[in-house]
Amino acid sequence: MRKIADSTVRRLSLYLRFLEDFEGQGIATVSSDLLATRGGTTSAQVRKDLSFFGSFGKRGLGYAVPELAVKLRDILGLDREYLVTVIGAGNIGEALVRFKGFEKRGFKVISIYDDDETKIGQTRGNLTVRNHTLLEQDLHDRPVDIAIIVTPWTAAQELADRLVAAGVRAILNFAPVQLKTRDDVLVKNVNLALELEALSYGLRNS
Amino acid sequence: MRKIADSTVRRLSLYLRFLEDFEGQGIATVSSDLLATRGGTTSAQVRKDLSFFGSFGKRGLGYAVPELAVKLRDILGLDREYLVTVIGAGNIGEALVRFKGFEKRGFKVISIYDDDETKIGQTRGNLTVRNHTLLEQDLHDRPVDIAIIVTPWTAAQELADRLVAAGVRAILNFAPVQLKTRDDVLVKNVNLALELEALSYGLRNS
DNA sequence: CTATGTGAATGATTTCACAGCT
DNA sequence: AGCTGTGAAATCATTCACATAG
Repeated sequence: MRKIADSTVRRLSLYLRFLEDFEGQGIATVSSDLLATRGGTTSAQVRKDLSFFGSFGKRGLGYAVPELAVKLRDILGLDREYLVTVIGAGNIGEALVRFKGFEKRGFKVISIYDDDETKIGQTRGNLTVRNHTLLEQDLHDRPVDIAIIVTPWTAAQELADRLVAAGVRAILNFAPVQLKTRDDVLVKNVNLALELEALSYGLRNS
Repeated sequence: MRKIADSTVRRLSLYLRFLEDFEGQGIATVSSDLLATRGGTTSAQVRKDLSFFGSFGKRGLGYAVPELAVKLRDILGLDREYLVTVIGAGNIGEALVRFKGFEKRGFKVISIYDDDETKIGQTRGNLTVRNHTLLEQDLHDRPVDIAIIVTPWTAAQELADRLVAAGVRAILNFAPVQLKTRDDVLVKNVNLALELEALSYGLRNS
């Protein structure tokens, strides 16, 4: 399959959100223009994004809301549940475990790990923090689809290596390091301080 | 000033991190190649990114670590402290208040608000959750530079409007809506579920 | 001989504009 | 008439490659 830009994939996720919203309101069809307005983009962009995957609309009419939603879920691989583990039981790890937004979208967090003796055994949301030494055994017994790394940056690379060795093929990395992995492993980075720094740059230069 | 791509600004933040790290290790000079390796990019990219702002290196030698760090802090506007408020005292709001990574980079979270009676008055980190009705008065008494919105999406736009009316010029938005604001207001979006969906897309198509 | 700084070339993404259905 | 689907054009970002300085 043709390589699709990350920006396109992210917009598709957004469109899906909007469609689900429209669906909830009983709206039957939408135009590319409506999706564009809602998503802060242009109708041409919406149509182009969709056109990489097929022709889902009706000329003169627009897109049937439920059908397009099904198509997008299919494209994005959201027609199944994903098991997720969180590595690191600090503030953000805890927030992610409790975060309702993941489960609502089919991402089920099933475990959380830490190496801090004082945290192991504590409760985070409805999970108990497990000793990181159990990682390999646990992943062997019950593989996960995605690991979220929320550790100090010094620990992140080693944990990534262990996760990959244990079969994990997708990592969401909150640690401020560039993880080096085999290139069949997907890594996305989230860096919260970086977002604020981008705002800081914007404030200074406006 | 020439419009700089967001991707460039974000890389500059990364380079600064690496420089601070090198500085801590007492390394005096770095090459674009070293910064590139560390940041998962190319040396040409590093040099191009820097060249938008000036010539900071010495040919044949590289960049003086502390000098370049100072330059980058200046470019990014990180030579001062920013006051930040968090709107929404749920899981993520709490994590952000407690998150050490912000303060370490000069972003000081001074307040957190919610509209939920049961949360108001509770402690989050070392802050007390305040009633959102106090927002205008508080911002008048002590303006903030950046507001972080971590509310349900249904409340986000209205709060953004109130924040902007109260003088806030930069918003980091975790709610899954496209906020509509005056165009002198900076908005960056973070959408955690979206990150996982991008991984989901990648897993399905690999 | 090493590594920067930068135009020029390439590649990627977005926007345009219009033919083609409904 | 209205709105999609899509090549072609325009814009934007990255990579190349080399003259230049230490």
